[in-house]
Amino acid sequence: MHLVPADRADRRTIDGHRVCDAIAAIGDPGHVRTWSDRFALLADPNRLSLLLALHRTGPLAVSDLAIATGMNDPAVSQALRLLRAAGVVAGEKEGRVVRYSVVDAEVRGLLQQVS
Amino acid sequence: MHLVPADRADRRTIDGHRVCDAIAAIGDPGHVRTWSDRFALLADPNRLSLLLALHRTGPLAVSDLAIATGMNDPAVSQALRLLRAAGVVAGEKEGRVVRYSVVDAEVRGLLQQVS
DNA sequence: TGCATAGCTGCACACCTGCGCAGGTATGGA
DNA sequence: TCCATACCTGCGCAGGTGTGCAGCTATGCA
Repeated sequence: MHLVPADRADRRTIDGHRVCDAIAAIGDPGHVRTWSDRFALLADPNRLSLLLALHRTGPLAVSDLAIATGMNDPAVSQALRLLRAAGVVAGEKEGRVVRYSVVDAEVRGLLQQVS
Repeated sequence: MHLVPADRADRRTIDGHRVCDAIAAIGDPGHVRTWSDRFALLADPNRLSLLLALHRTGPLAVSDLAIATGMNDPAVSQALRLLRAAGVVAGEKEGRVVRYSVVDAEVRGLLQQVS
């Protein structure tokens, strides 16, 4: 199996076959990017706090999230906008109040690992 | 249980008791930071590619990692230095060649979730 | 000894990101 | 109608981050 792209086929390898295994292990670059983007969303302490709160206590309003995390409203709003754009959380409007929840299964799996 | 810190006790809440639940759900800020730092290490496509290659095919040399990922040597070196400083990978020297592996159990758990 | 290779480091640059501030929209009550 | 509340948005700044380049160290072989 020749998995090494042509543009780097001339470079010396230490263990040629393991390079092919590694390329197969990495898989589709788009897939890798999807996951690195997912991890990036959890890589901020404030966002992670928001997600943990939502994941473990269920739907919460923006103001309550602000108080619980110590952030101020716009910061929470902006964080939630990012997470919403990524399809990680979703908000349900109820009068003036919007309650958010975690809706992405993969992210829920990751949050589960945060013991 | 009064978990709301004094400096935000005066702010209006939507669901007072759920705020306390949320604060309990977030837990220790230091712990949250530890995890967000962990996620940050996986939040770069290149680093994630390196970790996936190492996790799924075992110990690999720096040059081979460079070929497999398409990065150039210094970039791989720097990424590995970061991961090494965080205790995520470790290198075993064998002559001129250094083979790296993933040694952090939590990170291995996360990599396992990248299906 | 001389040379090629494997890997590491420092630096400078462009780039991105989180945050606070000020102000805007929409809902509900007086 | 007027106002307070809940949430959202745009902007600008400070700080961090990835990357390429050039050069360094160390190992192994002829």
